[in-house]
Amino acid sequence: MLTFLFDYLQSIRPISAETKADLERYLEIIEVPKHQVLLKEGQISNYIYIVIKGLLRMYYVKDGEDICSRFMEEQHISLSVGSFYNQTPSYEFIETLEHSTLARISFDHLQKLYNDHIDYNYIGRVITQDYFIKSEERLFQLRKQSAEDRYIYFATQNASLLQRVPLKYIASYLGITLETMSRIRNKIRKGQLGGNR
Amino acid sequence: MLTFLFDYLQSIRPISAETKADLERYLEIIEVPKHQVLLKEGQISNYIYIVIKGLLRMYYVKDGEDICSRFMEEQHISLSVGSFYNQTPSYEFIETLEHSTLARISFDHLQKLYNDHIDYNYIGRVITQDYFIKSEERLFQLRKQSAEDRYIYFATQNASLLQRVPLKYIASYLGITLETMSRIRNKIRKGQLGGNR
DNA sequence: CCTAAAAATTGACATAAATCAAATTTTATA
DNA sequence: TATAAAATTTGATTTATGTCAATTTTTAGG
Repeated sequence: MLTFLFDYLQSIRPISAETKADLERYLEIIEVPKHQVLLKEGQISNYIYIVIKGLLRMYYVKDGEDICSRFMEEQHISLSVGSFYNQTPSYEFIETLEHSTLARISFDHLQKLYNDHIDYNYIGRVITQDYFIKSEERLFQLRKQSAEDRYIYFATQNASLLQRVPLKYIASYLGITLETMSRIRNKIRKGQLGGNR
Repeated sequence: MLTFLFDYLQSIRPISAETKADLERYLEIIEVPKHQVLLKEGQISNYIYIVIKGLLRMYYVKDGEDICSRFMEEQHISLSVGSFYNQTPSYEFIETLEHSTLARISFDHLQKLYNDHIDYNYIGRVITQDYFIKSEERLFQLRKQSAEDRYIYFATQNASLLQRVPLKYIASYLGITLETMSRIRNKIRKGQLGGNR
């Protein structure tokens, strides 16, 4: 079940048997039904989740509405970055959008792993770098583009999410209203897409 | 000159004498005049810069205009994240806004440091985490807030940058036009700030 | 399959912020 | 310290997107 995970870690750097043994000991597999909240605003995030099967979304609430910050599909890692690493209250929620199978590791266990197995820091560093890169890319995508550009980019890059995720969540992820997005979709359907630029 | 840097690194985890010696060997101090470009779009970023004295900005060009992605003051680290870590062409520029004293380390040397001194990965991981957290925070700040909110937040959090950086750069950093920002500033001056929410 | 609830679309109108153009203030340097 | 260049402000107008309200379509449970 976790083969893909260990393959991925091995591809970054070979893992010693002891490190692997501890990691296996610490990883916990959980089954979570649809629409279950894994982390609430105000809580200190205690786990990193790895999506084995299913789909998660992260969001925060602003003026009574929720704004999606990210979706996590299979083989992706989910955590409220600031809350988990700094062990401070989270401003975001994590919830399942589908029935999901997840692997999780607690903050304490991960710290123990980093302290007991110094070589695991190499892997941890590279994974953190990769997610950091994604975060910067998202920052880049989100800025200075029209609602239409952002929708088209998302739709082409995330065809599967477009099917799996309710549009209202995608709209808030893109920072536009559901209505505006609906109009963009309509325009695209009619083949009038972006004849401007 | 680099005391603050080593103090910072030591505060994360004690550094062995050998690691420190190599790090010192690899770090290079450079003096760069105002308005000098350190990295151009399309180039593969080869250095991480640490600002000892001075000020840098990162930006990218969109439709002929430049959009600032970040400012780096003293004691901050600057790199084009994706380009440096993946050794791919950069979409952004880095330039000095003031005459600056910088420490830099090349990609190859940093890799060598990570490979030769496994303990340094602990420090690298924590620093990467910290910058990752900042990136996520910026993502959070940038979204779903009015131009006025974003300006006020920036102005309160970055009083010193407001003095050091031309307003046009700040406007593009905040994703608003210079004109709109000027109107916001005017409104604030007249004490009419945010009586709405 | 039927039906209620949820999701998505459509319409009319409002508004924040962009754009274009000009004027004014500040800054650098001859 | 005069003067050109750069930075900032102000004004008039346009536009993209939001808001509110209603309708249609899709989904899921009985």
